[in-house]
Amino acid sequence: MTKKKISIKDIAKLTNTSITTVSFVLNGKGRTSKDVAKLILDTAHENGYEPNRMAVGLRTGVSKVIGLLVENIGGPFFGEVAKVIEEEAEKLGYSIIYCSTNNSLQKGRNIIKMLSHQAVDGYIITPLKGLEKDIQNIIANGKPVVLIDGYFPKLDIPHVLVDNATSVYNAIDYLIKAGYRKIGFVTADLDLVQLHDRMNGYKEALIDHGIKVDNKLIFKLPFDQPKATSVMAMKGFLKQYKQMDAVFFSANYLGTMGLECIKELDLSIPQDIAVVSFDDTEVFSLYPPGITAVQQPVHEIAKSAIDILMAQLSDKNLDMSDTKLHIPAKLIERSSTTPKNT
Amino acid sequence: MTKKKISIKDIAKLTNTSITTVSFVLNGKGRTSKDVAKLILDTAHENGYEPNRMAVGLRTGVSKVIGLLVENIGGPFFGEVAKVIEEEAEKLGYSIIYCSTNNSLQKGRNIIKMLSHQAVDGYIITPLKGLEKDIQNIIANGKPVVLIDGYFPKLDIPHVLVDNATSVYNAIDYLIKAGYRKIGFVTADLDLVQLHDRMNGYKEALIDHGIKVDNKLIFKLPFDQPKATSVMAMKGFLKQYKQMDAVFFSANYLGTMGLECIKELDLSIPQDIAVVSFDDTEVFSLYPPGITAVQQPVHEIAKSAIDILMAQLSDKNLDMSDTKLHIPAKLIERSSTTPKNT
DNA sequence: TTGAAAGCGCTAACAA
DNA sequence: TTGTTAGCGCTTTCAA
Repeated sequence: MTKKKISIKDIAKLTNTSITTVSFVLNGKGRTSKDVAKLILDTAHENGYEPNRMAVGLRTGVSKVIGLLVENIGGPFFGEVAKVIEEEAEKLGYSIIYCSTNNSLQKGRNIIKMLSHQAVDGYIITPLKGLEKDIQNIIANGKPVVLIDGYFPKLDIPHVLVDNATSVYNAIDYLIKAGYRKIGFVTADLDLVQLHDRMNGYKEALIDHGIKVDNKLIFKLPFDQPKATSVMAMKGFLKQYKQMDAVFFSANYLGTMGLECIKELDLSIPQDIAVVSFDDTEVFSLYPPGITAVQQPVHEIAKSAIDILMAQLSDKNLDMSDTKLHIPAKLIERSSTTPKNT
Repeated sequence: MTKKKISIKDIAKLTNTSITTVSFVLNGKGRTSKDVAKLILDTAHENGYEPNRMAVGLRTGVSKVIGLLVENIGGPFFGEVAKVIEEEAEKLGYSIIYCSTNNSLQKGRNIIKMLSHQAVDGYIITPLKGLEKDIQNIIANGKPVVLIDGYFPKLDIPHVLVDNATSVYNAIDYLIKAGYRKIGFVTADLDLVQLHDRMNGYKEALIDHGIKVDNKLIFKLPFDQPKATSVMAMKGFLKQYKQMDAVFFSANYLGTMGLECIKELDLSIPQDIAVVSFDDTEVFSLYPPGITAVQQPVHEIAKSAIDILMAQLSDKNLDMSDTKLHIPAKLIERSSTTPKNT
């Protein structure tokens, strides 16, 4: 059982051929006679030969590893993304090294540096403001990158994410048509395009319906503070403006926290306040009376990201059109937004 | 920006020394004069030198990569585990390659094979029945393994997981003391030690309280069938035995599904049926009236796993005691199990 | 159809 | 205190 790993040299010896021949046969570059090829293949198989990735990597500069840099691998959205990406990558013989940034620029920087030492072949990255240079560096060094869940509006870098603006626009539009007019908007106080886009979708929908944007109805929750503090703050917001008849949460953790606040404030959904959250989760489908949510096409996002990356990997001078995807979301209508009988 | 990676050789040239000297300095193996050392260090730093991991790996046989094989990286438990493990590993200069088995033996096998070609330095694995040989093989080849969330009772392999039997025992004991007597048990029809242990905890608690185990109150939900089918089956079970006054779900996805069933059956918690689930999640804390759950010490499990692995990595002939951890869980009491007024 | 040999970047035994 | 050199396992050019 403790058999040492067998190498190409061993196989050459075993078959009375040269390492060159073995290498060619094993890599399917036909130039050898059928007999020899078969013998080598059989011997390799019998002995459980497997190429040493380090050696191949050192020689060819290809590691068959992809770096995945997400905000939080433990979260529902990124967890699912990670799963799909891994499954797709595995089919193609790639492995995934993952890291979480927790929205910290510093951490993102370090990790990119670390991954580049690891000599990964490509990257899938959740972008952060300030990471532009680092990412452009990667690309300048010839490694492909696909951004996920965000993008740099001014840079020409492939990305795939949900169509934030439109999907929020649609959700707000839906609320308005259901009779709600004083719609609050809760977001995180983070400078991320995806959040700005969501906010814009919200504002545009209001404006298109002739409703004035009221900044008092917009609440930016500070990031990275203790949960109790956040709950307190959010309760404060929800309580303060009793005239609010609906509220939109722009991220799933905000929605979940919002439900907790609403419960503690003893408000009923949707009678006292209608609720919609971005990013559907099990909580929203289960929590009574059922929370309407914007469902991200997680699977499609993940699949597209890996597809685009692989395309770049196999064809360096790829046509870069069709590598910037804003995929429509689906509004899952539940009873938290029942039409209002005004 | 498109600067090619700089190598040890370049530094040697730049500093008029030899690659040996550079290597020694960079690895902190003092044997060089202070002046030369400083010069080399500075030059390396200025040029952003970073060792080529492939080369180091090929030469030393150490990849600084750990393989993480879990049931489902997208799930709440494993997602959190993955996050902690990554954070700890990163501090120590290790990266994590992850894979999900989805409880498929075949997939687990393939992945272990694949990881071993990747030449990972160590493994953290969620064991599956049938994977014993493969795992023993890894160990025989000198790579350390720590099992997580499960173990092989007959094998002497380090592992860390929650104390399943005791924690379920305590939960059932709590239910009984709260006045419930006809307690159902829902589990997955998978042959996993952790599930058996949970079932045993359930049975023992009943027996210790002089309650007879009624197999009709135990339901094993087939794994890997469409969700609708599972819901149907579980509803069937919950409906069939109206005399059941409480039910224990032995996994979080079962608990969540159970809530859905209970809702559809229009039963109220805890009046019609009290509910406890294994593995606390956000759903349970939020879902009215609050679902009592067995909270796994996720953080501690993950931390211990990586610690034990690292200990083995740094000291091959480690004392193997203290490497088999069954960590106590905490019962989070909520209103789904309010004492019964009989 | 085959093989010898160079070399990817690094470590470390050995020599000076 | 420093440098020369072999070699980790592999791919690939060049020659036979």
